[in-house]
Amino acid sequence: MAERKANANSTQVAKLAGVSQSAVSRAFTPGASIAESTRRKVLQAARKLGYQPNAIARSLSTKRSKMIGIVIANVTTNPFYPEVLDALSRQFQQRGQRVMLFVVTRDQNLDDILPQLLEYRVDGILLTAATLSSAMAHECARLGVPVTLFNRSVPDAHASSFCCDNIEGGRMAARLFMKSGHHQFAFVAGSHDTSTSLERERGFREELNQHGFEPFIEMGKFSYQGAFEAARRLMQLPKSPDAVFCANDIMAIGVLDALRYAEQKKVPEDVSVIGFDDIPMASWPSYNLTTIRQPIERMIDSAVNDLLDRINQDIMYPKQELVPGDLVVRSSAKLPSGLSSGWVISTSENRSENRNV
Amino acid sequence: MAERKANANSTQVAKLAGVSQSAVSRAFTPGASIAESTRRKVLQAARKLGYQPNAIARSLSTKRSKMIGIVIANVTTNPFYPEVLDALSRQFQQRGQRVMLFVVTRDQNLDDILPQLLEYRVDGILLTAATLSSAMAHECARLGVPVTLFNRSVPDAHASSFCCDNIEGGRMAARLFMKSGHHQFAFVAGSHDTSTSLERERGFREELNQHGFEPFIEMGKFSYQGAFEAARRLMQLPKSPDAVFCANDIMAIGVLDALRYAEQKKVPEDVSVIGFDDIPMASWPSYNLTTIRQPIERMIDSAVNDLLDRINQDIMYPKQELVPGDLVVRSSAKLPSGLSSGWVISTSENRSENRNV
DNA sequence: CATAAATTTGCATAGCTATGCAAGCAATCT
DNA sequence: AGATTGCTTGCATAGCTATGCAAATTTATG
Repeated sequence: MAERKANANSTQVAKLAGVSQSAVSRAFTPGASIAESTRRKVLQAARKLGYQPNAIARSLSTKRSKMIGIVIANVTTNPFYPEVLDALSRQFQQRGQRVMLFVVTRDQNLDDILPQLLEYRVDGILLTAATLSSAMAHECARLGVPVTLFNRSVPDAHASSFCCDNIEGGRMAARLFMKSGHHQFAFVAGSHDTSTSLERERGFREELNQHGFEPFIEMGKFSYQGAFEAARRLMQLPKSPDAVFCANDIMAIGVLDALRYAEQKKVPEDVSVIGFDDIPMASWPSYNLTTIRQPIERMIDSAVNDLLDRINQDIMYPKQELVPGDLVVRSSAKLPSGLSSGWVISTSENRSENRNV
Repeated sequence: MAERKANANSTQVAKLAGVSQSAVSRAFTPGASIAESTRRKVLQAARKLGYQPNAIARSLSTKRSKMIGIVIANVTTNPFYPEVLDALSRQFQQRGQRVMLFVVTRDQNLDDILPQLLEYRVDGILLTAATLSSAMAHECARLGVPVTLFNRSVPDAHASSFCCDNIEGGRMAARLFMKSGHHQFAFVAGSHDTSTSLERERGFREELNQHGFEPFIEMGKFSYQGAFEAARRLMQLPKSPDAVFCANDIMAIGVLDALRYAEQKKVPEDVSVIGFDDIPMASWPSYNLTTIRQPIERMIDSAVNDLLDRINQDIMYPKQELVPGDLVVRSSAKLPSGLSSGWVISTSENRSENRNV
């Protein structure tokens, strides 16, 4: 094994190429003022020495690290988040930013890890499935580091946030259930302190209330297992529900499995189930889950754009954006007459289309 | 919104605390030579100014970035990898390393992104579900940046690698099938150029061959959908298999669903299925997948230890480690007499135990 | 108390790149 | 030719922390 050999630096390259160190720097800076002929000389010398610009030194000098801090949770319990991480990371990558990643657990205090991001002078911070203390939001604002929340809504206005319209999503689920003649409703919640779960519940409940219904609520802990058990409890009720809306898909799938394998119920004949997210599993033949799709690509585009814009504009107010979700009609919920499986009902542009889902 | 305010630096803190800049540096360096009284003065001044050491400058000075580059693929298609990423990131975090993440696609050329990691002078590189060109391995070796592969075996010896014993895993599956009286075997492969799939196939096939059997092979493309279709093709065969081993769990689940929902087969009465990995879904009540468990925590411990050791030792030969997997017996495969569901059969320490799986 | 030993402190510099500025140069125009 | 303009280039320095070394201070020892 070759012993550690110090990396070449720009001065050594400069010497070999017979130019100044500045020239080397410029040769590697797109758009810098340098003659094509010198650039070639430099690149050739660089290749000979195996030189690669030192991004650490560059960051120190430019005061831009070209790194985005991403904080993410639930990456093993909800397939939605690997999707998000994949898309985010790809987007940032493509736009010339590196990603510094922190995977946190539910109980972990974000206030301990944000300082680590700030130490590394990340250009911006993107939080998903995690929320921010107001003290830390102020700290970031003070340092001019923009923060964007993804899939969490935020009380104060120090950070941008990009969310699906959870309330309207809950309403859509309620409307579909009611149109197809259900009478006993239930909501399987994720947790009591997460905006996604609370808002979806609120929309669902409000729409039902307007028609004189009140849903049962059970806690599914945002997990397959938790929802599985919640479904069993629901089925013990004297008037057990025939329509169950779940705060996300992974719980809807837990509910489906419980209904089929532990409760001998037919879906959707005996019970209808609707989820939220539209994760890949939702379209698996064994689930065919009717769900509210979060337009993940569009949401991520917006979030990434916002963050990068705020990084470059130096000053720009944070933005709160609510992206409408689409009702994806598959076969885990009974259909009202006139609707068939395979439809995507989009509130946003007010059109329906029969896509292959 | 407060306008961007330059961060305080150690010199400003020093001035306020009435000490030298060195003292400030030492106050933030564990184990440095500094009197407790001065440290307190410094910390107090630092707090007043909102000072936080600049990790970028520190990296430049110490030539250690305290960052590990992680490259990962398949994060959305195989739940195994979010598990891996979660565990890796948690481990590094806990041991004081930050993670710079790159999510790559199957077709993406790793040689384009490794230079980005090297630019940032990461202390080490961990690749999972991705492999390394020999040129790049040399480049990393030349620069003294240790590389560890996770779940990929490697031809040349410039990088460490940590893998489950795929060949023995394949053999275990074959033995279980044969013991419980199956006669027609099939293997659902992941891809033709991935060591995991090839080795699992090889072990499976070799063990069968020793007893005069030869498996059918179908391609499942490492995805649920691909395996779903592969299962349908298998069932078209004149002598359709009664025992299907899949290169990973997500494909085994695709096969299960195809058998149940598209082919009206009973599992395990008509067909037995074994997977590989033991992802969380494998223990869901609707699958109850018999599978070869990769001892993910232990493998990751080893990989992380190896990488950090090589970072600190300055010189140390890369290591190739093969970790034995455990056969987790659930109910997707017929049981030989004397074995009941819920057993974990471990080749490693040669014992079996009835854990709750 | 004097001396040796140990601890603490500050100085000066290394680590590497980017960039404002002034000087050098070539090309263009009158 | 002389003047004007626009490119290129190198110089010098900023950006921030860590650390070897020598000096200064404190503590321990006889």
